[in-house]
Amino acid sequence: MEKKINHESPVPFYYQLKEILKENIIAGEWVPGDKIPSENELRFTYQISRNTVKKALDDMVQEGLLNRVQGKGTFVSKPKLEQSLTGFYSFSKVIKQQGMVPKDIVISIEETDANATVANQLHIEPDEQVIALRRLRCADDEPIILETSYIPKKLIGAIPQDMLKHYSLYDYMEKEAGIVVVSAKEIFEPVLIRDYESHYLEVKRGVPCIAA
Amino acid sequence: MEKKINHESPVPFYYQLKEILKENIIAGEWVPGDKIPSENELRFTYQISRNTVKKALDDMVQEGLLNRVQGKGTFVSKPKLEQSLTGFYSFSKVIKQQGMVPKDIVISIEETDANATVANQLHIEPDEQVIALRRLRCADDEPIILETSYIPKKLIGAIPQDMLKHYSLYDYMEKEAGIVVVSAKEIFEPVLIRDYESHYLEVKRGVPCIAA
DNA sequence: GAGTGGTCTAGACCACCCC
DNA sequence: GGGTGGTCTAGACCACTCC
Repeated sequence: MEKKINHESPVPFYYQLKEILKENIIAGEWVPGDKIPSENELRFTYQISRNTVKKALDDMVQEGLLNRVQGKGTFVSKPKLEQSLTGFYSFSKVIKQQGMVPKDIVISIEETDANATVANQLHIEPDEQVIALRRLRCADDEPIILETSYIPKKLIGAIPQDMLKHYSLYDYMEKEAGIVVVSAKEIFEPVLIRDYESHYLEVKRGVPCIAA
Repeated sequence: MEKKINHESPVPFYYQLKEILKENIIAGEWVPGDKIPSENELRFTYQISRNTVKKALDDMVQEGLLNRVQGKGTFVSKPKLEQSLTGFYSFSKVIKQQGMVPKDIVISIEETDANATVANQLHIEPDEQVIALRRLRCADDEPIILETSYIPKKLIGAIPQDMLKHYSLYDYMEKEAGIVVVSAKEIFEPVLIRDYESHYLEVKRGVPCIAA
């Protein structure tokens, strides 16, 4: 804890604290999973108010560097999974690469008409039949994202009953339907961590789209 | 402003306020570009402290629903550009779709050896030559992301001098080098909005990778 | 019960924008 | 100068975890 907050600098205290904490992580002083000092400790160490400490930590949580558990502490995140979530990806593959166990809870699967947005993404006609697959995707039993996938029905026919058993939608499509996915559009929305009431667990926009 | 904050509810005030504000947006009472009431107005309207109002607004900025300008106010965001940034995309194309003018500032372009991460992403051998193109990408002269692209040198030969003039890297590769990009991996990091010192504008991890 | 993070208050000063 | 958001303080009470 050599570094200090410069109280004369125009740089906000919370920003300086972030830089200090990031250095500790980059330098390897703290490794993923480590508990970092509590808000109170940081408050005394750096002589700033708890709200300012909190602002710094909240920012770093948002950036995926830290995660916090009420009553336990603040911890250095495992190497950014978030980064791999952008771009062309397979959820289950990424989770396995991280050494975790992927698990899906199928919330619903149904045939329906494509709405305008989905049709546009999939380059199909509006009102064309699609299969909507809604899954809560977990890593080590921890919910990560609530995902809705739309697949044009003409590509795979009726709803395959054994699809539910498969972890990887892409693998399934390749092996069972002979479709190789070469391009995918995915839009994410995080699952609410803290759902005060089930009311807030409603399904919102989470629309990964597959164009084969 | 019919709705009120329920001070007896276990749901945090800031969360309730977010729900109220979101309803206003969804209901079309506020459209993109509109200025919403100031923090002070919201404070009086809903009888909560300014910090709590700020927390709600900060959250919504993070979610891409609002944007704030110091000295001016808080505004409803234009329809989410952020969503289009996930997945397979062309920056300049997306910006144009949004009716804005894309502009790139090339910060550096150089030949170098691929490090382990880049080599892995591109499926090439470590130490194979790549071209590293670092660009500050702007929409309507406003910096959006700082991007580093790596292209295997064997794909396009030496550094093309006229590449700098081109807005779209994908277009360039297709027209000039005969390469059609069918898959891309992209990792993003936002540019710091508020760089108190140039020190903080250092290049960090922003590693879009192209595998053709 | 002690320690932790989650929320909240009522003030304060500042930087920025616009008139 | 008045309004806005940006930062900061020094308290407070609560919910959760662990012993």
